[in-house]
Amino acid sequence: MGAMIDFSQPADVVAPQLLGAVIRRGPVALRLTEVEAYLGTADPASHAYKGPSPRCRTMFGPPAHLYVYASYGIHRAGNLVCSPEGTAGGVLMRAGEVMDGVDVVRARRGERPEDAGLARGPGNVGACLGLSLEDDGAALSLAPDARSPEFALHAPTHRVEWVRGRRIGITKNAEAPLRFWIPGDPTVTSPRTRRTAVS
DNA sequence: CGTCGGATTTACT
DNA sequence: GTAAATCCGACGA
Repeated sequence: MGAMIDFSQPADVVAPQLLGAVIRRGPVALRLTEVEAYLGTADPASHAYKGPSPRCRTMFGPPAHLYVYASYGIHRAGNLVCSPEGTAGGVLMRAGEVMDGVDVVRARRGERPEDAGLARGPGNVGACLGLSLEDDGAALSLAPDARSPEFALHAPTHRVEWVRGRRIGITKNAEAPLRFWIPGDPTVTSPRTRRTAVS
């Protein structure tokens, strides 16, 4: 077991520590390979930039909880809330490797994508975990021995190499290097996949 | 109220 | 390369 992650720290401090961590919901376990930090009221790209609202209020709540939002009417993306209660912050789960529950994931995602693509992209991560808006505000259990918690997070057991760069899919404050990922990991959003859409 | 845009994904031309 | 899918909250009237 790695050291417990302190979610009361700012999102950009927590984010790299989440790489290699495993989030589990029921039968599905995802090893996080790509995340993005959103810095609350200090970050124009954050939903919390303009202060608390019905949508983003969870990010102002206690850390180590789940902030789920609806994207483009179709997708449900999940953040891990950071910073002390009263201060907003969150880490968006952008990609992961399915470690367990592939059968359940396949049932949710279909047969189309190859294994590496099952949890590539925030919407797909949400689909793998079966996220819904009902899960917004759910607590994240950091204790490995807790009895069947809804959501559990296991810190990485080894040190994980990571890099950082620009976030994806935003226009405001896009230059900030707040995207973190494990270089070379096949589950991470490929620059090639993105490059076509950019130009 | 009504309108608008998005921390996206996928499939088709 | 472009478009469709499709919903919820933010925001202005």
